[in-house]
Amino acid sequence: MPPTRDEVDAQLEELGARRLFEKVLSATDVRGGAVPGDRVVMPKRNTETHLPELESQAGVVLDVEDLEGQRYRLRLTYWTNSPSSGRMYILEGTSQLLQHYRLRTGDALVVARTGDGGLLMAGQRKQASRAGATCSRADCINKLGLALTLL
DNA sequence: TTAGCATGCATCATA
DNA sequence: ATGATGCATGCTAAT
Repeated sequence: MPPTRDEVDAQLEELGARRLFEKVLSATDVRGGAVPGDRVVMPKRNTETHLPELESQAGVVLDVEDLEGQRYRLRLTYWTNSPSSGRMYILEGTSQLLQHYRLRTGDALVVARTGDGGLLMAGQRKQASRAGATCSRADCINKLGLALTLL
């Protein structure tokens, strides 16, 4: 079971990393093609502001580590989509990372920057939706506390 | 209406 | 046949 948001944040703080953004996984992100979850569609805004700029469609190779120090070699590229959108960003080679955290549709991929400037990515458990949310007593109290601090 | 993205799908490679 | 790759299509939320 993937770590909760709070658990991820705690780990990040321990490692001296700062959270950049996260991507909620869609069905196609998780079951891409034959290789499950090998390519993830990345949000355009966050990708362009936080990740290295892409000169060409060849993309860039990203050296990434997870919360356990495991290393992955991922490739960031883009597709040119018909007029509506200029670019659509794709992260390739993610299947191992997704499997490591047992990520399913609705869970999220967290992107962070480590203290020494490296990239860190981690899995994060799906946030319970408010409507008909069934959560444990402890979780509900926890969420209430979080909501209050956000006010 | 448009931008952004989930997903479908045509095409090419591999075996 | 099966899988990989890149583009097209259409839905939805923000403008």
